[in-house]
Amino acid sequence: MLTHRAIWAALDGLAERYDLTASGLARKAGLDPTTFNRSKRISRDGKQRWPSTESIAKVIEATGASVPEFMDLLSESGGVPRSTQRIPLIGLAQAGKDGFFDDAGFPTGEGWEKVPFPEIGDSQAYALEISGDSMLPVYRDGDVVIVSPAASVRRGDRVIAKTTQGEVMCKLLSRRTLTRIELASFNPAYPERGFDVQDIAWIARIVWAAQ
Amino acid sequence: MLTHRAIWAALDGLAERYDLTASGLARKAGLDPTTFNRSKRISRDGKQRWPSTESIAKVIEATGASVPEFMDLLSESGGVPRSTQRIPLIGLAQAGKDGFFDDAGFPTGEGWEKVPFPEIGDSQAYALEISGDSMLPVYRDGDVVIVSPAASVRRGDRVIAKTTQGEVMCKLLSRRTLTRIELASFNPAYPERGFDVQDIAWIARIVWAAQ
DNA sequence: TTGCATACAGGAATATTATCTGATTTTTGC
DNA sequence: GCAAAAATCAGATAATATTCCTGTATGCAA
Repeated sequence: MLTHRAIWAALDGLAERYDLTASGLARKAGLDPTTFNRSKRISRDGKQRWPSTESIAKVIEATGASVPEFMDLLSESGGVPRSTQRIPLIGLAQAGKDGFFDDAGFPTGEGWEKVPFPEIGDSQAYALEISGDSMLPVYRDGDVVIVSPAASVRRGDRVIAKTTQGEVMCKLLSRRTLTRIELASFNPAYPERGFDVQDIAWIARIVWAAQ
Repeated sequence: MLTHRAIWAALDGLAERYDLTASGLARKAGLDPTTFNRSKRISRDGKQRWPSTESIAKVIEATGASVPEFMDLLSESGGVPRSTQRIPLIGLAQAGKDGFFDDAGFPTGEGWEKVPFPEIGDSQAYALEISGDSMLPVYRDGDVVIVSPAASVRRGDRVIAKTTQGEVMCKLLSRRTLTRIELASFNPAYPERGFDVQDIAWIARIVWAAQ
């Protein structure tokens, strides 16, 4: 949500990041130094005063900050979901200890590591929507998996493979030698299948799955 | 860069995405229908007129669009770097047909839908690293799952649940009534467990999983 | 301490945006 | 095709943001 509080907090954050005060930021942007005074953020009769879009454009321009950078500042203060999100991470084994969650199940405390999400790291990644029940219980009908054709594939990885015949499969890479590739099914009702390396057109690793 | 042209193009884009006209968008946001008229975007003497920040906040709120979504629209028109990646998507059933992949397994052709990734939509999301084998075959030791405590939870969802005793579990929500919650294990070797609703502190849905 | 620059509160003047109103054009529904 | 509704334009007014001004406080250097 784009709130009055978030906007002003983002402006303050931008000033701080570039080692400026509120008035210094305004002056640098060619605006009157009093434009961003705290005393002017709420008018006498209690109404919220919003900075104009043009003023925001000017301070972004003047500081050399990018628009996404300003968005990040909005997020920190206003609950706007971040574009380049860093999310807290702990191990499931630790999660049962005290001090990691509040009563509503939201993460709290200092014990969390921060990791960037997503880490696709592959501009060629694509998504596949799973259909059918042959991938159960791991993937269900309608699940979406993110596939990275550029990622390296190792034994045990969940993969999408295409045969030279044109068949596309979602499998588990169970064994790979110089000449053979063995692909296991997630669903034990389906048998493992072996291929000659030259019969496989390509194999790509599944990096993420929507649940 | 946040330009006059980009802002107006983003507003037009937002209206189009929600199947509204410029005036319809304004009306929906509780603004005067003429606020976004094209005839008012440049004043008589040639000066640029910018919509106010408050008006932008109102249209984002009214359409239900997120701030990052509006940013995307800004990007498309104004040369602002994109915040959220859009990746190509097709169904697994179609993937076997010709024309979707090149020889190396990279997506090609026109048949792909474009979807934003990630769609966390929850600034409170966090990650858990799975340990142990009790979640096999769905989650393996070392897998990372993204958990959204704000997401709604339904039957069949994969969830993290915490009991009032402090136990944290990764399970499948198999049944939920007003008084009881039944949680199934992914690993058939482990039995299903039932709880009284008041014995469960919180349940949060797993939205993504690293593979 | 004095002089100077900056930050910021508060008020008044100015500039800009939103609203209101009426007319014209376009779209929608029958 | 016709009537009604919506969209748009254009001008005037109301509301709001910015600018300009004064005054006070703070920090810094001589």
